[in-house]
Amino acid sequence: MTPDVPPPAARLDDETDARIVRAVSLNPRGTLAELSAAVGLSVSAVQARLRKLEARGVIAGYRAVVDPEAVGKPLAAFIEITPLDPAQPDTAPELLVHLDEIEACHSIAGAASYMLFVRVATPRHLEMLVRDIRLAASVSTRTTVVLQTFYEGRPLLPGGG
Amino acid sequence: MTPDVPPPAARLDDETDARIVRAVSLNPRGTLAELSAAVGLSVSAVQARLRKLEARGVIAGYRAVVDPEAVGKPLAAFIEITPLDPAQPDTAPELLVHLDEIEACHSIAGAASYMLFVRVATPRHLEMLVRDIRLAASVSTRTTVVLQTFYEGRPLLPGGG
DNA sequence: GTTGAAACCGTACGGGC
DNA sequence: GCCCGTACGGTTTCAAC
Repeated sequence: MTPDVPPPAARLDDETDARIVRAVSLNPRGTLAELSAAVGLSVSAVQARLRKLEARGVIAGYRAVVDPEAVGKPLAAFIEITPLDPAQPDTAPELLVHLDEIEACHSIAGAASYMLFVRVATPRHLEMLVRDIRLAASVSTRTTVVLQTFYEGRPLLPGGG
Repeated sequence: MTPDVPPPAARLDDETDARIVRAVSLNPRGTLAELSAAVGLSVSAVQARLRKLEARGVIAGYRAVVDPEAVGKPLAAFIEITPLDPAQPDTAPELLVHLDEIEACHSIAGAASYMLFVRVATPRHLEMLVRDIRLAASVSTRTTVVLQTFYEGRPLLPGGG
């Protein structure tokens, strides 16, 4: 089964929307009054536009950034996975979605089929997770341990390059 | 230059904090009243605890999730980078931080030194970005294009595995 | 898009355990 | 030290224009 197909082509309508997206990206907890000042519209107008941007999925949601160490998962890794039998239907993402150590799952070009990003407590837990992944999805894996994260999840600004 | 050293060892104090972190992760825009209901404490108590969690860096911040296509960057890729001269001081993360197409930068174990995750508008832009990276940091690169993203940035729940 | 009024929320402060 | 209740100012929301 394939994953949900994204909506046709949600794009920004005008420069005002772009400014709102920029401002919200840089300050997701800002008030409508701050947004209003940043884009030069009334509070109500900004609110209406923001609701439309959220409804269209341009702003897909909001997230709290939690320190991985604080929640007991200091060890991160990339795991490339390759189906053992290329003839079989490939449903790896669905087969793995229940493993909540997996933070991201992309299909990729190249030798491997998917790239996962995972977080676990210890090398021992990483070993167990890799085993679970191999068994659950009938895949081989190639794991690359993260030694240090310099930055991640930097805001995605419209127009900004 | 090395990146900022993370604070000693920010950890959760008790089960109530864990519940707050869980609730905030699942609903970052929720009100204190909702949090209060979720964890069974008064609004004031929840607010005090939340502020401490934020001050300690357990909750490092909040982010808006923006649709990459909507802001004109539908193409994502992983870029592994390796210094051309291992004898030189290695400051790649700092040399690259100004490139805002780079969403994440990790140092990794294995043949390469760093793993980047980037988003660009077109293959042409990816080519230019790779060139910029090679020139700015004196590195060789290995790029893996993302074909499809099934999920990413899933909430990091305390205790949950 | 704008204005304006009412409901709601975040915050600070006082008191009790 | 941690928690609860209350009161005030700012914010969100919605209707009318």
